[in-house]
Amino acid sequence: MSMPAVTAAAGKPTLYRQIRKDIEARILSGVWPPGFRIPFEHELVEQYRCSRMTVSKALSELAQADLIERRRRTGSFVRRPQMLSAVLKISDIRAEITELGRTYGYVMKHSATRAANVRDRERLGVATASRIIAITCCHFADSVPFAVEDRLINLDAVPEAASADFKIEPPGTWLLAHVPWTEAEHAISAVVADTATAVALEIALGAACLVIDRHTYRHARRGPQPLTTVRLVYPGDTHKLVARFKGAGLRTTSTTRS
Amino acid sequence: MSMPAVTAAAGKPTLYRQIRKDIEARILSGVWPPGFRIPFEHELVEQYRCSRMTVSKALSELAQADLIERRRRTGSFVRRPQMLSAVLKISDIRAEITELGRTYGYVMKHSATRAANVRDRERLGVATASRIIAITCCHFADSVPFAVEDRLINLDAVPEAASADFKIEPPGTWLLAHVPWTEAEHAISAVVADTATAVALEIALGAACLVIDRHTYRHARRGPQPLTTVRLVYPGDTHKLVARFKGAGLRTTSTTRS
DNA sequence: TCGCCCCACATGTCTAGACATAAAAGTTCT
DNA sequence: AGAACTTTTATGTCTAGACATGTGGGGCGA
Repeated sequence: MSMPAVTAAAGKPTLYRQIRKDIEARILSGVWPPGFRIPFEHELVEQYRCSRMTVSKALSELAQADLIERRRRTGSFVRRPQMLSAVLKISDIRAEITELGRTYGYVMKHSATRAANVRDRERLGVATASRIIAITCCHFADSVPFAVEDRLINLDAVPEAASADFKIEPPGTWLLAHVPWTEAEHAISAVVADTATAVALEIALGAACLVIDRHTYRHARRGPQPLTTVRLVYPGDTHKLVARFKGAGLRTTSTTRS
Repeated sequence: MSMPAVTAAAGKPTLYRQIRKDIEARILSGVWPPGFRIPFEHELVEQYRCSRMTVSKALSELAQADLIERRRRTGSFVRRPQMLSAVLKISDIRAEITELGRTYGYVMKHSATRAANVRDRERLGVATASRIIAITCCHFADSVPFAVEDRLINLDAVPEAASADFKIEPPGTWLLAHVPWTEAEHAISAVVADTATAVALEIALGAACLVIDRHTYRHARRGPQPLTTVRLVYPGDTHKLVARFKGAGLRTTSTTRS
């Protein structure tokens, strides 16, 4: 299993990038441990023989990436090893499957556009939703069941969804391409397959399944507005959710694989 | 369930921050959709009556946060809605539990410092590891089993670990505080509890469990060097892995909760 | 028409200053 | 000693320039 190419601070080797890379290397190698006070700007200016703006740009980027913390009067300090902040890039399922080089299949099992009932409002986390789309569908990789999806879309927040054709295009793919979001919440859990799930995924009753519950919001004038709520159920034994990431908090690759 | 406070682009309201916030708001609200060409620097210079460096700083930060893409000669463009990039902040288990206001308990079940065998090397993903520490332990929240942990530490890469006392301090906590890492990989999956797991977690045989396999690396001269490999098994029905995050790719909060 | 070169133009990097601001350290007064 | 003020200092923001670099498009030649 090969690790991704080293892209920590890529690009044309300019001076500020060089400064940034030098400092980054010393932090990541442990030469400058957490809490270490890195050289003052004026010292780096002297060392690299450049203007203060140049070292400032390098340090600002390191601060934005949470590698260092800058404090007035006292200097810049190496932050604690990144608090294990993992980037889980969950692109939409169609992309997951096609990126694995497998053939994507999609079947919409049920779709309804209707007035929201109490249970819908509870799932979406709103008190006032009027109309919603409820969809259940199934995703396949090379004709093998990959995941079942159960989704609600809040038509008050995403009226354009009414005119989308979810018999052809998976709702996740459509939403990702058309609706910008500002905030989301994932809950990952495990369940054993009930009868319906076992049938849909073609697995044994009682087999372990991985469940992702995702709520997506757009921040509006009056607080976060729920856009969509989805539950994805994967066969837990054959599929894994894989995330590969850098400590520095930049550029990441990942997939869901079997 | 309250959403986190809005902290998208906080701080003192300076001019470049204002410019950044204005643009960010238009992107996140959908006024400027993906692919939209945002005003040229010279237009923003005119609009805000400031120097080019100031708008450049604002745009550079937006580019670093992956909200826009900048291209020479053609301008800056709004990027596709962030490809669902979720930040999963998995801090160490002790922090998870204490942040929930519960009492943390820890029991080390087994620990051995020994020469690496073939199976150890395979788990770590190295061909040459000489000595390792193998630990199995259990984490409790209010005396209820929370997770079981099975870990290998590569002493070639982390020799300091030999002098740590893992009877008192959980290895994850110790490593997080002492060892900087550059790269890691998570695999999240689901399994049904076998006998040993069921006993340790005090759950039924055949119950669903959430499994996190984590490999942590430090980038050295000759490529990524494996530091530690850990498998965490949680009761899948009562525990969820929750991640809450912003689309913009900044500041995040999250916990594992019951 | 097709290919090639050159120019215009937006961003990328960098400079040498300036003033603002927060906070630590020192100084003075009680 | 402790409170209140002043100084020092490193970072934070900003300017008005400069030259570099990559790229799209127009013009020109074959």
